[in-house]
Amino acid sequence: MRLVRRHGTGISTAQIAAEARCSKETLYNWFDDRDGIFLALVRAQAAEMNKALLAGFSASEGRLEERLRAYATCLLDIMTGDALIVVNRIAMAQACEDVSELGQTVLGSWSQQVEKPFLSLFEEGNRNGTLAVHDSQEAFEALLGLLLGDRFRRLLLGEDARPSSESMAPIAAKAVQRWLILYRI
Amino acid sequence: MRLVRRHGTGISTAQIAAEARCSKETLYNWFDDRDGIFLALVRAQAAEMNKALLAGFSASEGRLEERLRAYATCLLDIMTGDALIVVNRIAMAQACEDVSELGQTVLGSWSQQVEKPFLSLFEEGNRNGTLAVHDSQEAFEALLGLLLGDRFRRLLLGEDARPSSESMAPIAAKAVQRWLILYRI
DNA sequence: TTGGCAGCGTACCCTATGGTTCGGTCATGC
DNA sequence: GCATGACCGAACCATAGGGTACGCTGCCAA
Repeated sequence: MRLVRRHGTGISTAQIAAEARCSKETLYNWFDDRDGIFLALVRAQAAEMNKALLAGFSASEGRLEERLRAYATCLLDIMTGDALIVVNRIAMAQACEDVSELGQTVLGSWSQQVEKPFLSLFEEGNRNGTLAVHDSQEAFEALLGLLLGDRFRRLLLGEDARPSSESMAPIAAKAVQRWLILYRI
Repeated sequence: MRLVRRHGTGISTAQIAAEARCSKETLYNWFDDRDGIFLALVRAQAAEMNKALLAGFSASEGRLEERLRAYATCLLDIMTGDALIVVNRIAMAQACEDVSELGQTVLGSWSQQVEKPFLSLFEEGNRNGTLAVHDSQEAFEALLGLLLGDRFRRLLLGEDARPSSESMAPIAAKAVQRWLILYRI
């Protein structure tokens, strides 16, 4: 990940081995081939993300609005983190009509790990009578849009658009506040 | 562009020459080197986008809300079009800490061509007294977020998430309607 | 008619790189 | 003490692919 962040997606196996301070042979012993390295990278990032999300989601207590804010802060942190950016760059570089192995993996782990918790939270709000979410997929996209805007694209293109750690929570709070204008009963 | 769309960003110059039905030598005569081809691609797409935006923006008349809808539809069309996706994939693939030539170009043409018209439209609304936009950059991001949500990322990853041409206008209208809830006086 | 020029097709050069092999070293466990 | 196995460094192989050279064709203008 460090290498891709620094030198783009075109790094060689020799570079990877040097950075990992192991021999090329060991590298090929651990992973089947070059693509296997990237696949493992994607999977590792997905696992890492899962851990961070679970931590963020289970820690949050209190009113629904409070929890939404906590979730959103956590989401913003992950979405603007180096690891996710790098993994997405790799998957996008090889995405095309023919193959989309990595793209599928990234999309899958995303909807499984990120979308689902939000959808169930919306359900809860609907039952409580605090939210009026008819299409939860659409509501999730709206929240994501308000939270990130154009930032993810800019980060992918190499602009340093990551908010400082202090400004994460306020940004998320603002997004949630706006989202609630649209979806609160 | 066709090639990148079909086979990803790793295509060879020989493939490009074959697809363009010219010889490799002619290709190198037209462009300095491989990177020059991609740079030209990015520039050509920027010019194309400019044309489409000018057409969409100058054609729209009527009330501010009407014009916002027209702009947003045009923007949605461009953002989900093959050309923009491909160009962004190329730029993202080579984006890193060291070099970001293409990324800079893409970001620059974007803010120049897309953001500016919107910002001036917001200004107009402020003067009219119909809008209350304090931070126009932020307002633009909100509109973009409501319009696209997660769709751009999914398209980049290879999912076929482009709305049908009939559904463009309704989607844009809905986004604008929501945006106006947040920014109308 | 002829000279120039743009482009074509093909062959070619050469470096970078994915992937393998091999001799040697070190730690572990019997 | 010794077999095992993971790993290292370095050399090696094969191929792909960026970039170039060359000879030929067809077009156009003088």
